[in-house]
Formats: sequence, C-alpha cells, structure tokens
Amino acid sequence: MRCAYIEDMDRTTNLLGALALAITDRIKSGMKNTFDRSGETAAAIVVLGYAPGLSVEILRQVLALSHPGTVRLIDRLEEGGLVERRKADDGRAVALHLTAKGSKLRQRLMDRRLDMLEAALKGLSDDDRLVFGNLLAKVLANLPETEMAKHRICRLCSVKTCADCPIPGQAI
Amino acid sequence: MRCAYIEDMDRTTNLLGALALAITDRIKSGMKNTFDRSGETAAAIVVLGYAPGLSVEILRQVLALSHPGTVRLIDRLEEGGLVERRKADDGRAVALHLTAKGSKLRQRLMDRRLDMLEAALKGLSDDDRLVFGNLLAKVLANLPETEMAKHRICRLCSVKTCADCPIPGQAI
DNA sequence: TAAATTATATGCATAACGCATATATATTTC
DNA sequence: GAAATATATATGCGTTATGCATATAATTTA
Repeated sequence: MRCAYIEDMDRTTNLLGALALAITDRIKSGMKNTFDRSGETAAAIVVLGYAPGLSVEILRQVLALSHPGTVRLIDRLEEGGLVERRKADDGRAVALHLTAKGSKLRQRLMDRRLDMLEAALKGLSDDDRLVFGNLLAKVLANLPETEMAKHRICRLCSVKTCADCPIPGQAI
Repeated sequence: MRCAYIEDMDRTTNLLGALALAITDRIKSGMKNTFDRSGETAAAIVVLGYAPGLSVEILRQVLALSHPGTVRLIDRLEEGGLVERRKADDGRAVALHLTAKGSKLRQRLMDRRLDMLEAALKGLSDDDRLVFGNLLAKVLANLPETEMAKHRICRLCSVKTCADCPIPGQAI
C-alpha cells in the first residue's frame, strides 16, 4: 500500500510534465505569431546571437538535428535574409552570422517568450516566485549530462535575465 | 535602475522557460524511443485512452490541429492497428477507440514520460518536492482560459498520479 | 421540406526533417 | 612530403506531419 506522502511525490512528477508542456506550447505559439516557422528554426536564431561565427556542425549539436537538417535550416534562414554564411578560419567550415534583420527578429522572439512566461507566472506572489525560481534552478542544475546539453537547454534563453545561471556553460 | 529583487523575478521567468523546454525535450525523446512518431500522435493515444468514443472534431480541439491534420493522424494510427473508427450515435461522427495494442502502447508511453520526469526530479529532497509540487499546481491553476485548454494541458498526463488535479476538467 | 450547420474525408501543397552520398579542406601517418 | 584518414559542408531523394480548399454525408433549424 502506498501512503499519501508518496502519492504527493507522484503528483509533483506529473504536474511538472503538465506545466512543462503547457509552457512550451505557449512559448511556441507566441514565437510562431512573431515568426512563422516551426521546429528548431527560432532556436537557431537565438543561439547564433549568442555565438556569432558558429559553425553548422556545432549548431547542429546544440539543436540536436542531423547535419543535412541543419544545413537546410540555415538555407531557409539565409533565404529569409536572417543569417549569412561567411568564411571561417577552418576552410572547411562556414561561420554563421545573424544579419541586422536577424538580430532584430531575435530580440522580438526572446521578448515574446518572456511575455508568455511572465503571463504564466502572474498568479504567484513575490515570495512564491523566489521560492519557485530557486527550485527551478535546483532541478535544472541536475539535468545536463554534457557540456553541450547545457547549451541545448539554454537554446531559447534570455541571458540578460539569467545572470545567475544554474547551468553556466563554457563558451561554444 | 532595477533592484536585485526584480532581477530575481526575471530569473524565475527565464528559468521556467528553460526547465519547461528541457523537460519536454526529454519527454519527447523518451516517448519517441517507445513509439517512433512525432507531433501530436502520442498525445492522441493518451487522450483516446481517457475518452473512448471521442470524435475527430473534439480530439482536434484537444490537440490544436486542423481537421484534416487530425483525420490523417487517425489514419496513421488506424493503419498501425492502434485505433479503430467505430459508428457514433451522431451518424456524421466517428467514435474513436484504442485497440488492445493501442492501450498497451499508451501505458508504455505514459510510463516512459513518468520515468523521464522522475529522473529530472531525483535531485530534490522530499520537502523540496512537496513545495515544488504545490507551486506547480498554483501556476497551472492560473493557466487555462477555457475548458478545452484544461484537456489540452493534460493531454499527456498520467491521471493515476494526479488524483488532486489543480485544473480538473469536465468530461469531454 | 429547404436551407444552414456540422462532422468527416480527400486532393494537393509545404515545412521540416532524416539517410545516403559527394566534395572540399585539414590532419595524421608513414 | 605524399598518401590515408578524418572532418565540415552540401546535395539528392524520400518521409512525416502538418495546412488550405473543397467535397460529401448527416443533422438541425427555419
């Protein structure tokens, strides 16, 4: 027989899944209103803003896509005037850079994401919010198994709001 | 100038987005190992388990897909022997039912999701976990704007672990 | 009963991928 | 230093999961 305490444990487990789903739905939908693309396209723009000159190969790892999938993703962004392929030091690689248009879009995407998150949190008191933030940080700190996993988790983050990142990654 | 207190508020906002993304990534990937489909296919199976006889139209609303998209999703599930279309009381509608195979798969999908969530929470103490669960419930309670939004948020939930649902919906 | 509404299905197109393979450049090995 | 190997990118081709426009069938309303 399972005691009520254990039931509460299970409840937390399931509620985390429910909230995670609801929040990512809202963020996706908000971002899609700003930029009508699906999949990892928006994440690519955010990541390239943090790491100008990134190669397709490293971007691929952050987005967890196949190489061809990433090449085609960049093709779409380049076609939309959001990203440029430039020469890299390594002659095999390309250095990916956001254009001015890409950078502006990136800011709008990140703002939209924070709007959605802010709306979700509006029912919490300031105290609840601090406690919640510390618990979120604690869970996050346990998640990444590799250095790349940190970048992956943070692929949509607004860094200015996360000076005290619970999973600080090394520069890519 | 912004005080540190406000900075902490922003931190919570961003961390919620980061954790939500990390958790849904892990759930998606775990479920995909069990059942090699993407998009809303797995959610359809879970929902149909809760609401046998559901129509395509209501399922469409829960999954937030177009009608044709939902019809094709059901086509795929039927082809895989996971779902059957039966006659409904309303002669226009079809009544969707999981097959025995579909029900077994559904259980595996739900188990896999809970495994992923459990792994993510393993670093929290029992006390942290209870506090976290209550905060998750509080945030969830504020989210749904319609009755259908509740079903949408819960579209992957394991109900047995959520007897005390913060957003109990009316039967579909 | 005729008109409007609702539920489903189909034709057709597209976005976002993956796998296999080709090409160009670096790196390593002998 | 040349040959073999490894790495980074790109392309050909196919598939999955969607959407829009439209067709069909059944129900509800006027």
